[in-house]
Amino acid sequence: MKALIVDDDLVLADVLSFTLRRAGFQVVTAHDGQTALDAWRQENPDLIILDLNLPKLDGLTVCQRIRAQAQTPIIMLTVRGDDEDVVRGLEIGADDYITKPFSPRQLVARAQAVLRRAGITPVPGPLVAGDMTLDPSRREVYRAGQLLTQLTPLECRLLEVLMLNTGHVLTADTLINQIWGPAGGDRTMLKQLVHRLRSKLEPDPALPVYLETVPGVGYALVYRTPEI
Amino acid sequence: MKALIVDDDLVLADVLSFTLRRAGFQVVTAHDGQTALDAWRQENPDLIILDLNLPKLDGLTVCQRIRAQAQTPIIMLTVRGDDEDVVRGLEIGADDYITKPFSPRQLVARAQAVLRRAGITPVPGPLVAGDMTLDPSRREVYRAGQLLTQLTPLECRLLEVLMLNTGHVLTADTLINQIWGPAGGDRTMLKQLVHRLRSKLEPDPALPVYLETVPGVGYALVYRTPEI
DNA sequence: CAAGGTGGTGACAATTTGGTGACAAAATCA
DNA sequence: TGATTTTGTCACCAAATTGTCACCACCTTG
Repeated sequence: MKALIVDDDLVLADVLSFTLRRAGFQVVTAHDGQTALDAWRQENPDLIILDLNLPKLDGLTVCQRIRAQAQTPIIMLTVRGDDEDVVRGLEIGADDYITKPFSPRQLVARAQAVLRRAGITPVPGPLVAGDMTLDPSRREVYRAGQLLTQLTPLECRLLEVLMLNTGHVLTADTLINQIWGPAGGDRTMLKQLVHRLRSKLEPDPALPVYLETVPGVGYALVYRTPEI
Repeated sequence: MKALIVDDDLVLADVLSFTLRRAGFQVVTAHDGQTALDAWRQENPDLIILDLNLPKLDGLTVCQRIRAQAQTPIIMLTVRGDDEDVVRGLEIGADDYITKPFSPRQLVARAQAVLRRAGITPVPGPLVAGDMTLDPSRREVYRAGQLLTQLTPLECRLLEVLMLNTGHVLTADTLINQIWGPAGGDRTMLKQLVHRLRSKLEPDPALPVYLETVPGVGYALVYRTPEI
């Protein structure tokens, strides 16, 4: 994930850079509007942090030029009382703004929110459904905090889709599509996959408690939340 | 697609509700944190619009409790200057936030974006006719909120068609076409299907109350208002 | 009245569906 | 490469679903 930081205040730019780097970003900096545009073209960042108050080329102009070419998410940095510019910036197409001073945490959180909004997903975190947790990156299932099993890639994919739709019935076709894509996959394969997943998840695979069959329709992950 | 709106401002909640309904959502509302959690558990919504400023139980706490159990997408509603809370919300796992005031269009756009990103698959909503409810995704019929029976695929199809035309008589040919398609299906099969559906729906199948026969024409679902 | 049509009912057969185990093909890994 | 894991395919069983038929009651009509 690459971020472009544009700020003429060298110290602030450094602080921002440090913050984002620590949050796992790759960082490029520019200190005026013209350089910013060049850097943007050259580096094609996933995110731009843009101070509005810039030499050479005004921040709003930079924003506008970029928007004319791409949807790269832009977060504006403003000072208090800049309301006028903020509104114009948002109209031009900036995604969000932060008013100085702000905490590093805030910058990171906003950056991630904006990225998510733009559909640029960083990492899929663990999924939770009732007492079950799935860590898709490790393909591990936990129940009551204890590691239950390891899943194969396909099993993981199936459970992922089901967990994202906990309590909803997904038709066989939907599942097949989500797992194998529009081209491949048939009922038999799904049947087998469900069978295999059940044998790993269910205490008694003959009497499924988690992965419910809805005859004639498909499957659902049973929706069941313990009282809090 | 079901949305849960949590806001203590009754007027705003109403506006939001209207907006989302118009966008095709089914809407449930709650006005404080505790009720919100109860509603969430009961309704299993696909999306939550959560005002951070709530009585009884703080919005951030609600967000956190939900995240401990599921990843139901959450959009926070905040006021300008709430930056600190927004950041904490995003860190806790909220999916997005909107700063008041905002346009209805914006809310809908964000809601849809969040749903898309969350990988939520749309399911057909329930059909209602009088005191009867059909959940096509589960092929279940409810009367007075109670589960009445499970239907087979064809039975469900028939009831679906009838419910979409509650109170209107559908000719045998129309029904056959809607259920089996232009190719297959004859009177005898329809006769049987009606028989089977009645045996599941009617308190006394010999004296049909819901699924009425119109001799020489076809069948109709009579509109029955729930007992009050 | 008898004949023919219509709709309801029960029984039964044919088909489909979902679960299961075994095994081969393919992918992955050392 | 060979070993191991993962995935796809097949055959079988039990249960559920659906199609077919025969029969009955009722109504209309000639």
